[in-house]
Amino acid sequence: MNPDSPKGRAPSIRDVARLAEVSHQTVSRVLNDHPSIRPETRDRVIAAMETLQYRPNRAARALVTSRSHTIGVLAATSTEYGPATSIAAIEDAAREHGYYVNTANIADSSPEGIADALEHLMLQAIEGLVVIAPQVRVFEVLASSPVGVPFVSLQSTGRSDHLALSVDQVTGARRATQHLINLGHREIVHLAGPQDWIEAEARMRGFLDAIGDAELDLHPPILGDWSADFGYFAGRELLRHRDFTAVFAANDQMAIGLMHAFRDGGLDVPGDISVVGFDDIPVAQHVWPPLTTVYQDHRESGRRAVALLLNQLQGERLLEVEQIVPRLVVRGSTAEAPVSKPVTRA
Amino acid sequence: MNPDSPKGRAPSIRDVARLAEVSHQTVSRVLNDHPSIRPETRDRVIAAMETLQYRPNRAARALVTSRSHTIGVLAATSTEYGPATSIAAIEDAAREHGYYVNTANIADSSPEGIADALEHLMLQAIEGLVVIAPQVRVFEVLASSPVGVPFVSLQSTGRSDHLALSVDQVTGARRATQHLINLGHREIVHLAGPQDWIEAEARMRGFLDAIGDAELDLHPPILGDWSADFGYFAGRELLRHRDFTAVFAANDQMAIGLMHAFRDGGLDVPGDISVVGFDDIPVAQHVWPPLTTVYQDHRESGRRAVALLLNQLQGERLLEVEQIVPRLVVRGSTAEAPVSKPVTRA
DNA sequence: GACGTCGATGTGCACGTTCACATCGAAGGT
DNA sequence: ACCTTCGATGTGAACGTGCACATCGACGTC
Repeated sequence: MNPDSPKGRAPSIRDVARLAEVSHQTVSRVLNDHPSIRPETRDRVIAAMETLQYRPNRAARALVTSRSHTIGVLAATSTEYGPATSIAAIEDAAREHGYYVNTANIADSSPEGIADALEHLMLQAIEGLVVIAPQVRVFEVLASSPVGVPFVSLQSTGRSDHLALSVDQVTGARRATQHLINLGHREIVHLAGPQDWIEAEARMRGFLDAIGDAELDLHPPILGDWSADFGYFAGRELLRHRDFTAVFAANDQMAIGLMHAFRDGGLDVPGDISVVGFDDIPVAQHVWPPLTTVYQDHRESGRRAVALLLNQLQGERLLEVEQIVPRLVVRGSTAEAPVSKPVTRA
Repeated sequence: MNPDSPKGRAPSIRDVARLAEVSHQTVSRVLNDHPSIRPETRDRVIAAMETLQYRPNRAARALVTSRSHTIGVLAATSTEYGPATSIAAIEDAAREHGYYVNTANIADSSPEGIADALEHLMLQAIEGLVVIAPQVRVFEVLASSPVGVPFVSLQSTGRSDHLALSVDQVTGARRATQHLINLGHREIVHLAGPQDWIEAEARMRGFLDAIGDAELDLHPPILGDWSADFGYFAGRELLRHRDFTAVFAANDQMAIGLMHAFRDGGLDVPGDISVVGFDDIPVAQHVWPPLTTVYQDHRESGRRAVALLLNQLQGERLLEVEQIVPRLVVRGSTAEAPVSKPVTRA
């Protein structure tokens, strides 16, 4: 084959050096953009690299620098629109900065499942971690067996042992609820996410705040699992005693399931019941009725998470300042409360 | 700190060896499950590894074996339900087999964008590649600069230079179209995916086959971009001359957009127009009307892709035999063709 | 009882890169 | 003219692991 690469092996830095008639160290310097290299020498080395089709060996580099240039992503429900979008954004941003991304999905939400996923990432020698499915349990595991690398969570956890993006979910949820209140609704139910989830908790808090501010009666929230199927199920249950005129669902999927159940029960959305979702998934505006929801920029969150993490890796203790506040998008699934007050429970 | 690890460095195989009073090679053998190790020795080594909290150094291992234990995933639109689900399944399956996954998203579908993503994966020294967004262009790039590793595409491409899963999209699409024909529809439009996509092409072929078999007039297919927004746009365009009674959309998102447009245009689905989608995304059964579609198991596809790839990596030239045939799921968006024949075009 | 076989373990080197240090000539200050 | 500084490059070692080969004792065979 190629006479320059003696064996069947891929060309190394030394092969390049031989061809360019320099030392292997000079080649290394060219690779790492060392300042004191004569342009002429650099050109010669680069030419040699090209004729040999040289590719740096990442493993060798990682071995000696003990830096893997890899960041880990710990995800749950990576299939849903929000997380999937953030993950894609994280990968793009990481690649742009010369980093690699390794994703581990949490199989079940048991501590073992979380630990397994984490272990997988640690074996990969990640330099930093993005937690994209922030469940309280994940942070418990993280606290009990510290990973030894900086990590960022996509949602603020209120803990100070790591960085967190400040997407202000509380305000987003509060605005959604406020919107319903402004339309004259007095009996509002919250279909929340799983209790363990930090996002779910934040959205619930926003809901509770708004209800409290308006001094309305509190309906006990329903804890769901983010899925449209659960939304449908919850909707059917809710219909058994119709003591509400509006529902704020913690995500769009559940909201869509809800509307399905209400329709099946012969009710009109928004005529009889108003529904608000959260996330603004792409189909939200195309379902019937078009879903009023809270827009959240998942791509931006992913990008910021990477920026924050890389900053930290470079030693700059940058704390996230600027908050992202999600935006209410009013569509057809909300309307003024019907004049006939619903029968109150008991 | 720990007296066994002389410097601040992580414990190595030699530190373990010293503590267990064996040679470093014996430790290596324990790590690699070598047969001839006395159980007693093995236990001693394992104990030493635990007290030292030893983690094998992946970079060193990769360097010496020149195997990265990493497979690459080349994806486009990784945000959509189908690809996202497959990617998650691929990661899970790979992890189960002790492999790592590195995903690169194709930024734009230009040859450079594809080459960039590929380059990123090659730098990572992947051992195999799963192409999850099979566009013709991707295979052209792959052919023009061969990657040197085996690769699997999630959809059959009809080319023989690599492995492909045989999800029989053609049959799936044919069944969807047949379903419309059986309901008495004679004027059926196909809202296809982007021309470049292999899946889109397969689904279109299935559609054309069914139309041909039934000897119906062919409406020129519309080429979309998979998005619900495009579906809506296409729907509005289609309404300008209502010369059809049914539409088969190449995915659910576009189908949902279509239904939105038809509703806006004052038409009833399925009373006036029937709509069929493809994929069976989770919200498909919850939109109004519940969407008739073709179910496809994206998780299974992902799993199989990994199995196929790993088989190949282990030298077994296994060809995919068993075909997965997607299943038609009939719901509320399709009904018998209205009796009044639509006005035919010119 | 000498010899081959095999199980269990040890020794040294190689993988491709970067780091610390060395070298050497030219430029610049006195 | 001498010493210092600095730019440009080279030399050797180290990173942590696996492989090829060596060693050594036990066992079975003729």
